[in-house]
Amino acid sequence: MTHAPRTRPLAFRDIDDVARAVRAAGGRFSMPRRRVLEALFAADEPLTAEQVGRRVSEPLDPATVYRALESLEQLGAVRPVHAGHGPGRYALVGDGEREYLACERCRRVTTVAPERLDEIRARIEADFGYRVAFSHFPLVGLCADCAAATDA
Amino acid sequence: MTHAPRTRPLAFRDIDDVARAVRAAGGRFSMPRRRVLEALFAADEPLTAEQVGRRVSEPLDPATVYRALESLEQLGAVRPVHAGHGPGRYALVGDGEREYLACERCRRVTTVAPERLDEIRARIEADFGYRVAFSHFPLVGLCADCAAATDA
DNA sequence: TTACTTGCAAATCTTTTGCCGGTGT
DNA sequence: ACACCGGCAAAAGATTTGCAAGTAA
Repeated sequence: MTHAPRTRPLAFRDIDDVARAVRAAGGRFSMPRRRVLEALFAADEPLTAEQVGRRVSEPLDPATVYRALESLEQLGAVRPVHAGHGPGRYALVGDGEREYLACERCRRVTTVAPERLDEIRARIEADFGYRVAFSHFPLVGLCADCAAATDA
Repeated sequence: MTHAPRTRPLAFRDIDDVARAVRAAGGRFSMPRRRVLEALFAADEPLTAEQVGRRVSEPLDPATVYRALESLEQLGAVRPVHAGHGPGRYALVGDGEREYLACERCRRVTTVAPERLDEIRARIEADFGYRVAFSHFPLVGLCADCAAATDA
């Protein structure tokens, strides 16, 4: 079982780049959607709907944020990043410099470059035939400190 | 960074077995907690708080279920199983520590024995110091078939 | 034009909290 | 006895929905 070249979603260069993609996918590029995407572009971490709502230039109704995020996900511009407890989080597709290791005890999240997980991904693909996308779910466990505390 | 021997929680034989563990951990073994544990014992899948509440013999207030689950988690008898969207789910510790590989395209889920992921876990701990519990989250990606279809 | 979107309000679902009386150890 | 726990009620938090008006394509 070889490991085929992984397809990592390509990153969007800028808002207009996303706009093109959204329209190409048959979606509309409205002002609220633009603002949501701007907030995600500016963020250095996945945002909750509530955070998006607070970061946009002009205020948006929560329902609008939720619907925009869902549509943009359907259109391939945004992806959910599940982080265990708490509200759902979203990030731009291809904003792939980031994969996450989350500690379920202290809640700290470590961000790592995707390449650092390539070997592990290759290993899983070799063993199980699965091509895992760690960017959709974090790897959840105990960080070194909490693991040590547990052992003690 | 060495990887310490992993402690996998042992499965509980029966309710009294859990009762012992809970008391040993300094917790109290009340009737509501017993009922919650009975529901989890009887279930063949992780349950939401709401499901627990509907399955217990005598009705329990939702707040009680939530508090019981949280305490029991703290006491090491119960563990959260995150499945993406939807309400949180819980399972007995050691109850079929199944681990999952989920395909996001065809939705098939492959269940694997925890040992089959031990090497990968060790690798992650060596690289990042994280002790990952795959049983809390599935590994999400593309199964072999869907990956092949994508490559084509 | 026409179907898809938004904003608003209200509903729903999930989980948490305050308080006080009850209970396990 | 005493600290912890359960039930009730209410609140908080997160997300969804109905509907009429607005707008991108």
